[in-house]
Amino acid sequence: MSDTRKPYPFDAIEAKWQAFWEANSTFAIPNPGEPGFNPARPKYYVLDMFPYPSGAGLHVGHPEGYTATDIVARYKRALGFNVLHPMGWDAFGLPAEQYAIKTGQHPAITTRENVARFKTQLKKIGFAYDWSREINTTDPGYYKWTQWIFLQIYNAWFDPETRRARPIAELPAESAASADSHRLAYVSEAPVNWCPGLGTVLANEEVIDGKSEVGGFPVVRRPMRQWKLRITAYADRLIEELDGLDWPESIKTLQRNWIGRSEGAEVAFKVAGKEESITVFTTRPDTLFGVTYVVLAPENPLVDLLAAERENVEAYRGRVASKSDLERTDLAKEKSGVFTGAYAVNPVNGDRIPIWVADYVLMGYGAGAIMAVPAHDERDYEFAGKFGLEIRQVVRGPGPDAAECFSGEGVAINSPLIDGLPTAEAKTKITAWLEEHGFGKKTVNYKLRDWLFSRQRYWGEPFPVAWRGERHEALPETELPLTPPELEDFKPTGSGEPPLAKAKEWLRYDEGALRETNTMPQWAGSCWYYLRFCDPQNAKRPAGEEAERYWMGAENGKPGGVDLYIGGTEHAVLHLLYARFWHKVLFDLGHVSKPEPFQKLVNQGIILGEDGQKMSKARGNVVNPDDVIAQYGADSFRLYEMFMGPLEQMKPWSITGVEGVSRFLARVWRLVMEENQEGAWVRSAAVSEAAPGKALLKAAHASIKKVTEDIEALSFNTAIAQMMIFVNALTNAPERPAACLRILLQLLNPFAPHLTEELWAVLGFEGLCADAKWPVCNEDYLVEDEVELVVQVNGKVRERMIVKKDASNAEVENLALETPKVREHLGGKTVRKVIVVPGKLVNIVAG
RNA sequence: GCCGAUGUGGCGAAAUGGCAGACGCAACGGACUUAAAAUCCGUUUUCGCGAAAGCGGAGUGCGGGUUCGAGUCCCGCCAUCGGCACCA
Repeated sequence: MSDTRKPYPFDAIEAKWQAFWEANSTFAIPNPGEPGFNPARPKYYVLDMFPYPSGAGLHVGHPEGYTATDIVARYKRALGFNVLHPMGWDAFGLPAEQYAIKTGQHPAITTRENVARFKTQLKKIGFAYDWSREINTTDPGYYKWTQWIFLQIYNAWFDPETRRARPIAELPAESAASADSHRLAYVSEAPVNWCPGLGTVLANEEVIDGKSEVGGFPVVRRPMRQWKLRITAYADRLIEELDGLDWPESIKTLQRNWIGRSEGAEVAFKVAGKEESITVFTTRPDTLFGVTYVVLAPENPLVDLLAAERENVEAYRGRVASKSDLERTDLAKEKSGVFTGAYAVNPVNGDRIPIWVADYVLMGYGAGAIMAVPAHDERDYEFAGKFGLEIRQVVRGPGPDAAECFSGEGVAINSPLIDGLPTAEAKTKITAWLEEHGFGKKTVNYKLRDWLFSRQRYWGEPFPVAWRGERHEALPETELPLTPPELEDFKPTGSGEPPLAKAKEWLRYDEGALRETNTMPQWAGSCWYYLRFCDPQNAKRPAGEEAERYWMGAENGKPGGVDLYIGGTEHAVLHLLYARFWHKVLFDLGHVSKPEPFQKLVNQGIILGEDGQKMSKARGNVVNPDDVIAQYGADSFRLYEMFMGPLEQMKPWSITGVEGVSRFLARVWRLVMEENQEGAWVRSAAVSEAAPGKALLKAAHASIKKVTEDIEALSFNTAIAQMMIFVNALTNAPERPAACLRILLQLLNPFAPHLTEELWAVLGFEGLCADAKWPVCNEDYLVEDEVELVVQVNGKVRERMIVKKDASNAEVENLALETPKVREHLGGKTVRKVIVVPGKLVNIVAG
């Protein structure tokens, strides 16, 4: 193909227009107050999840979402919106650092090279980004504000009364002494996910099946002193405020499940013969009369205080501790545990029940202890079966005679205080009883944990914090950005001490204080980048107030600011939850104007290889956008990515599909151009200035209608199909009215911007095609005087007939009954009913 | 195990409860050409009858239901993919 003549000169055209857009800053958009800003226009903020500029370069998955947003951006622009459509780089992160360790090259250098490569690749696809707003999370001018936001979080506490973050200075006097334990950023010494392979700790979210998400190295639990962010304080708001967002329901569900809110009660079980009592969390306080034992998590400190069978218990704890997380989940099928020798007293009936230790109870959830009700909980049932513990039924299910273990809702039995009550009422009543007698209270628990925010890495934002002995203090804002030290050796130390500790000079803050040596996780930079795009050069704030209010504003009281956000499902919980959390803190503190960052979210589907498998180097089925563009051009590439199928669906790549859309674009080209004697492309003689005929006008306006509706619905594949129909109609027409070609070029422009801009110029239309006002459908051209109706007999199509558009139902019915086919099929049957759907069909029911 | 998504020709797919398969790919046939490529035109869900125009039947993962009418709505299954997974 490379040697043969190209079906149209896309290489020359594409380079030409890309250079033009760059030279003229065609897609730059000024901020409110800046020259050229038009306040009369509404705003539209359309955003891609910005990429991590990896060494592998762009793959065909990236441009799928990017093309979708680009089409919307260009379309909204043509409709007269001020469109914010930026791009940047999420450039801190592990791969650059791993690569640096391997090659000895500084991550800043590889990052710069990778960014340059990505940018070149993106520019070759012809995206209408405002490149003057480009940002990079590793740029000190950027991470200065990442650090600044951290300080806002550090200097805030969560007021449970108002459910809002407030400045730490407003902490009530009685709490002021323990201010550090109220901050939204705090230090905790707790078991964390330590990954020796990566030499860093990881967030729960970054650990998959006991292995690191990046690299797949084993992860072990180990206590370390770490920074955490109090995201759990926002758990309820993070759930509730999902309601106002235009997100896929499945993503909302994912987030709700991740937060895992569950209502229940805390119940105190006194330890027999001791002062201590064991607090458990249960969602089924109505089953309290069925409790036959209590279980503590192996890590629960109470175990030390009450274990009578010390030897057995210690041996068991040792076995559990030596298991990695992976083993502990793997071996989950078989329950294990040991009796402590101690007994607890059931507050509702005074029964003495044994206290066990078992690793099916997790220290990190609830109180690290449970009340076991084997008759009504699968796990307790299994455990009781294995160790011969008592099983006592206290709920009768709705069915006939329930199995031995029934965990559903029913009616309380064998429970003096609540006998005969349905589960919901039984819960309420027993909880009230517990509160009254001081044995417990209503509580809410969450699966969500506070966000482990520190990493033992070099290539991340340093914390703007210093340690004066055991006390941490925030650096003053004037010292931001705090840049990392230049290091020759950024390898992990292996001990868990961060690489920054090797920079002895940098480390020393002043005579009495050392700098924090941890760095922030990669999520930090992406938690607020959408704000920076609003005002990327601002030196005084993350984003200027006016710019933030304008771009992040929303109509009709909607909560979110970005009007359309497109990216992959892999960020369904992590990035999207973290960003929402930061945004809410900033909102509470008055730094942003809306409570949610992203009003509408859409996930693009994964593109599979030609073989229907996931693309991977190992399978050798990776498609490189550069190759496709070199062979077919950027317009074909863009168009194919959108023509493959619905945006949100997973779909396989097909090179013959690219050829198909490429042929379509060449047909568009030849509508306007033809080859002369010398083989040069010149304007076609078939292009006419005459008024278009009825059929073409109809095709044109039907296309305006369909393409407009489809872009609004992000249904790009069907929009393209409609344009193909339009082009087929023009191809078959004896002459091609310029008025119709003009409409075609405008509709196609967001999809294939280079080709359409070139043909626009050839046809001599004013200005840029991209600047032309989006066409409006005139419905008058769509109406026909006559319509074809389908005539069915008993639901089967038997005849078609042409009737006047405004024929009455009665007329249509009579006409249908008289057609020969219908008579034939009716035979001697009686017509029982006739349904007429105007303009569509007639169904005659006979029998 | 739980939650969610998907299932339509040889393939990617399309169808406010109203003609299933638009549009594209592939395949086949034709035109143009010395020839090929490119381009243009046509056929293409499937089965039966027919030389043909045509006529008739079946058909949207499987089984039921609602409806004049179901790919679409309801109930019950199956398969594939994604997420969570001892969360008390």
